[in-house]
Amino acid sequence: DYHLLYLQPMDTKKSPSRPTDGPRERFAAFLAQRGSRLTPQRRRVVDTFLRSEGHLSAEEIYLSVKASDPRLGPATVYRTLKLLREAGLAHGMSAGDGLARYEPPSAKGHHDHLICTGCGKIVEFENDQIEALQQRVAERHGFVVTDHRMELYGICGACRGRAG
Amino acid sequence: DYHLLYLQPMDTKKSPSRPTDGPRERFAAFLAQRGSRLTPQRRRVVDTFLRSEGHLSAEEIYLSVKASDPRLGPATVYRTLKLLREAGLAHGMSAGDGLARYEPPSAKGHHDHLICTGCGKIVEFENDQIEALQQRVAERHGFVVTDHRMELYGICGACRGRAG
DNA sequence: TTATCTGCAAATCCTTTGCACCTGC
DNA sequence: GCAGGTGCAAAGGATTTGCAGATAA
Repeated sequence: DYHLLYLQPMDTKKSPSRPTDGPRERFAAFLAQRGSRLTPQRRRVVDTFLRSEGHLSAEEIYLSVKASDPRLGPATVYRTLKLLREAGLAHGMSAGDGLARYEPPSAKGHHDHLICTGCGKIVEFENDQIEALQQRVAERHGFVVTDHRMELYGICGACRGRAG
Repeated sequence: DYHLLYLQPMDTKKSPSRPTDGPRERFAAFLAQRGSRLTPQRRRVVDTFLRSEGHLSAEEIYLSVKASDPRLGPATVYRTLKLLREAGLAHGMSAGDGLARYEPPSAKGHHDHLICTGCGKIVEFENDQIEALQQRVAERHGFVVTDHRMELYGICGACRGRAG
C-alpha cells in the first residue's frame, strides 16, 4: 500500500516524504501536494486515529475526537478518514458487523485478522507463506495485487471453554 | 459452512436434508424445521439468488425479483436473505464498495476472490495450500475457524494494457 | 487574500420495523 | 384456524452534501 512511496526518487534535497518519515509527516506531505490544508481538526482526527489500537469504526473515531473537541462534527471525521484512505494511511477492515473499520499503518507491517464470533476479540497475525501464495495466485490470473484483506472467523479458546 | 449438514446422522429414513439434496430442498427443510413457511415470494427470491452468478448485493437481488413481481418489496427480500444466511445458503462477501454481497453455494465449493479495482471484474479462485495455512494459523492462536473471507484487490491484465 | 475547510442541518442510502391485512400448513 | 408472512410506509443508522461563515497558507 505504500508502493508509490518507495517508487519516488531518493534525492536528499526537497524530498517531502521519505520512507523514514512517520505517518503524520506523510499525511502533511500528501495534503500539501494536493493543495489541501492541515487544520487543527484534521490533526486531531489523525492523531486519534494513529494513536488507536486499530480496528476503530468511523463512529468510534468520531466519539473519541469529540471528547476532546465537542464542536468537531462527524462530517469532518468522515472527510478526514477519506483523505487518510486516499493517502494510503488508513486501511479498511471488516469485523463482521456492518461497520467500516480502519487501521493505522502498523510498525509491525501488514497483518490479517482472526475474529472471534463469540466475544468479538480480534487477533492480528501475519503469515509470509500465505502472502506469497496470494501473490502467486494473482499472477496466475494476470493480476497485480495492490491490496488485500483476509479475515478468519471462528471461536477462540476462551469462548469454547466457556460454552462449548 | 455446511459443517452442520455433514455432521447429521446419515440414516436413510426421515432425513429431511441429506447432503445430496440441492439448495432449494435444503432451504425448504430449514424452514420446515423452524416452523416457517415457504411462500411464493420466498421461492422467487431464492430462485433469483440461486440462479445468479453470485456477487449480487441485496439491492440487486431486490431489483431482479421486482422485475418479475412488482409488488414484492425490499423488506421481503432482506428478510429472505437473512433466512438464507441463517440456513447457511448465502455467503457474505465484499467487493470493496460498501455493499453487502451474497453468493450462493457453488458446486465448485469454497472459493475466494480477486477483484480488479480498475474495471470491477471479479475472479474466483481456490487454493488448498492457503486454506491449510489459515487453519494452522488459527490453531496456533487457539481458534476454531468456522468461516473466512479473503479478497485480493489489484489490477487485471486488461486494465494494465489499457492504462498503465 | 482567497481557495479551502468547518459545523450545522438536511439529505441520501441501505436496511429494519410496526402494523393491518393475507395465507400456507 | 391461526401462527407466521406480506406489503406498505415510516423509522433507523451510517455516511454524504449544501451552504454560510471561518481560516490556513
